[in-house]
Amino acid sequence: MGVLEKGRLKPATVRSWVDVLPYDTILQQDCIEAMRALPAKSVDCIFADPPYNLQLGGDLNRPDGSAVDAVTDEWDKFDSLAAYDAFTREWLAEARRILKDDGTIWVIGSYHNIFKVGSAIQDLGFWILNDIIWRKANPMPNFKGTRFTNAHETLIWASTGEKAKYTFNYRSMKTLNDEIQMRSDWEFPICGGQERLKKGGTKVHPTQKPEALLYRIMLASTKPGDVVLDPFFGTGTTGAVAKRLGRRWIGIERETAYVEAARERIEAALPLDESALKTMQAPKSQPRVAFGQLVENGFLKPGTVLTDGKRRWKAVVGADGSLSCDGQAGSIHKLGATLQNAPSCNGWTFWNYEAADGLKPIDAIRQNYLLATQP
Amino acid sequence: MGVLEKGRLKPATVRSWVDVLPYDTILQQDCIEAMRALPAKSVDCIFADPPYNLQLGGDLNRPDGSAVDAVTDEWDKFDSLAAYDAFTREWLAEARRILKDDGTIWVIGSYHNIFKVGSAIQDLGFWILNDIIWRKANPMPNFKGTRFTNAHETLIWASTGEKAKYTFNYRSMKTLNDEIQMRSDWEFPICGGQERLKKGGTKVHPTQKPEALLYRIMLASTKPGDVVLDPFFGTGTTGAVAKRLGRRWIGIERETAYVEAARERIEAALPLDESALKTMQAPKSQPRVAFGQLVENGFLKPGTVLTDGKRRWKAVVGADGSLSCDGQAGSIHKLGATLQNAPSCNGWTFWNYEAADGLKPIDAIRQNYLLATQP
DNA sequence: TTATCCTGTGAATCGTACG
DNA sequence: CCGTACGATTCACAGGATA
Repeated sequence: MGVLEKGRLKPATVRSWVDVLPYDTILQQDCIEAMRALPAKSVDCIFADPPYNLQLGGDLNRPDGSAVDAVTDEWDKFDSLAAYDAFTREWLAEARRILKDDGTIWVIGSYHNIFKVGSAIQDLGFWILNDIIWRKANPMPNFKGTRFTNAHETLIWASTGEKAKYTFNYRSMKTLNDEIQMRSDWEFPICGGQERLKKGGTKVHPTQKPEALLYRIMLASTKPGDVVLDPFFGTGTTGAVAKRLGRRWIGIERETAYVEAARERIEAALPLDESALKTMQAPKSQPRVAFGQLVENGFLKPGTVLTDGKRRWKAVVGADGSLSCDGQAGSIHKLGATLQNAPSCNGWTFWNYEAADGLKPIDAIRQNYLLATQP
Repeated sequence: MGVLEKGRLKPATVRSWVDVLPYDTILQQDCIEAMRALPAKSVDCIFADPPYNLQLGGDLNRPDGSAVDAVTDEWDKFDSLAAYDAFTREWLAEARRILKDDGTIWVIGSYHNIFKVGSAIQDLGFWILNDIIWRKANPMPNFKGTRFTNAHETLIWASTGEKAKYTFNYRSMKTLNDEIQMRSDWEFPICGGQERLKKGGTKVHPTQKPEALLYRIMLASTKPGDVVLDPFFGTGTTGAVAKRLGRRWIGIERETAYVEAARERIEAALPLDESALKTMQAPKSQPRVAFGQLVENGFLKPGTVLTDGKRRWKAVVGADGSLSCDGQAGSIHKLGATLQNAPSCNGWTFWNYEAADGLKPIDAIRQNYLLATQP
């Protein structure tokens, strides 16, 4: 379906590739095959969410014993790192051929695959414009306490070459960000709630991306009427957002279940009005300062002695921002609660340091830190 | 200076590599040469901030050893990218040789080089544990308005292999972050103010890293006394923080101006005292206490009734430290798992006893036992 | 009706020691 | 090498149930 017929591509009858591209359509085919059938220099933007090649071990259970529903789908399985690398270079080479000279490509990934992707992008002659960090507001925790919480994903944004022109709607981005330049780190919640496509109570796709992410991408790097290609279409977030923003789209997806869900979804999508624009803005995250940050940044030295307002207890600041007192140790809040035998305690106001003019709550130091670091 | 002499490495007189390493010293040499002279499996941690400027002349050689000329045309760009790749793989291979089996490596970079670095790290058999985002609180704006403000840098943290052990001070990180798991995105201000090394009003090093960054890295992934190697030492942030935190360090740096600045700086750094260096210990590093010991030593009487937090089950303590409930019996862990129909269960936190002020987990009794019996 | 509690869940390379 | 036992381990948000 939708594949180009050679006969239609005669230069004499076709004014531009745009006239023969299969717009606003899902090509249910293998990704690379479908891309090979598309003409060179024909799309304005590519957004790609390729398989991440996760290497998961056994089952993972949460501390409460329940099981984690992991990504175990066949499409994420590759024989080796080298096989994944080869696959990556193959589809990226097609992507480069299909992109117009002034087009740009976005690829999203995690540490499992993004370095292979980025390396291939550079080798193929793309020119990286930015790497963008999607900070997840609500990531899955690290249940076993073995690593840092994997709380972000990385996007690479690249043009077709060092000297290539490209679209960047600087003003739109600045407006979207309350008149401050849009930075390379974006915060969005993961896709859930009403937005998450479900069938029979279970998620249709294990890795559905939030529309807010695609919204910002298209608003930043495409113009109305541009053609956006998504070679790993999944449940069609790209198509839904493109329709809402007045862009044209082409999706490539092999799995029937995903294709059907995407069709329904895009059919139901309505062009966006101005009021909805605001809702796509990321919520302003309030600066949260951990006690440990003050220690790390030299606002409070490890070894400093803190005391409560009535000087009943003396505690020593540890290198990791812990407090120790009489053989007990913990965070400023935990230790305060333990010593008072209370269920909870606000360590910021409970603990004090000796200032020139008497005891002062450590919250004063936090305020200093905020003043020094916030613009 | 400081280079190992072969004569000192005789197994008969040297008990371990640790005895012959040039500690707390700067090796003023070429990075790769100096690394080649270091013994295999000899350092606990490597922090590397490699150059990413492709025109650092001497640093960049083609695989055949010839120098790369000035970068002007397309061909040379690919050529220099390949040369950078070769350089990266060369020093990373040495790093892997020098690292102990249970050591880890950190590499920091930007989108210019981090994908090449990460790809090489994976190809060399390292196992990526996390990629970490340093969100700059005060990044340089994009003056021309042509891209997103480049407001972060990326760190890769990797062990020596998929099954390799490694140090991760989970409790310290959680304490440092106000009792919430430390995430993969870290916010720090860029290095400035008093901390920024200057000479005659101008900065000594263009990319001096903030000490807070190294502080968190070492606190997370090393133990006191560990050896931290920095093959691109620059002005010695790694050395200064290592000294403060009671870690040993080795720096490699070729430029005399940097070496001199680093020496002065580290000389002036003050080590933290013993009490402040104590960080939150993982429970698993405490001596193991069997539940039966508490019974044997009278901390808990046989016949005591225990219950889960929601009082769904009541179990009786046996004289042998077993628990019985509804005709089922077993260890505190096994019975908890069986009753909940869960794959596993931590009996210490699952089971509670009636204290004067409500239910308390039996882990509290274990803590009392530890306090009473540990020196 | 509103406030609170309880439960479910998301791209995850998720343990270790001992016999 | 493998099996078994110990026992360590979760954050934010949504949605439904309860008070």
